[in-house]
Amino acid sequence: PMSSRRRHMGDRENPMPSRCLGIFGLSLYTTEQQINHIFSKYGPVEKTQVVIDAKTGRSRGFCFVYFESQDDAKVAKNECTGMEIDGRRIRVDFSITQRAHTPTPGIYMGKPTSVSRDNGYDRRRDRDDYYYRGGGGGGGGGYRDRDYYHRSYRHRSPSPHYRRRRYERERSYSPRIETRSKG
DNA sequence: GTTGAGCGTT
Repeated sequence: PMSSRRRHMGDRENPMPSRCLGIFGLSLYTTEQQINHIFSKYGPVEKTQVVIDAKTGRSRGFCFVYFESQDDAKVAKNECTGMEIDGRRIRVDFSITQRAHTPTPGIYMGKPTSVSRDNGYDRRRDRDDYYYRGGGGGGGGGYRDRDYYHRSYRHRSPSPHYRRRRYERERSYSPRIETRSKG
């Protein structure tokens, strides 16, 4: 049960109204221009940002649209939720995060609260408070928290659909009858 | 055009 004084704060299921809409479930190939074109019909849009995966350079399948007016954002949210773009059914909600996160440096940036005798290094902080370093070593960005790290695509197992397709491709490997000619 | 679930980099 949620206490009533928290009613106005909003949460993930019921974000509080905002000028910023989060658009989820996008095709990886849907562009900011497309999104902008669609959402501008409901009012002036300040900017549209498709979130790009830093490692792959591809869309992460969601974006944020900043309306100038919160009222326009509200209308757009209602009108666009469930609409299909590039074959994907999109979900539209008020953004819960108000801005882009500041980049995570991959190292602990805070002050130590206690110091161990031997090397000035507190293990409790190592476990709980350090920014989590992305695996794979080598300078790649770190992650703010483990939760995000473990949700990231590197750690997801392939979907059943994808596994089956790979299996079938290898299974049905046959001698080349003909290859599509290159011209 | 690797899928799917998913709230963010410069």
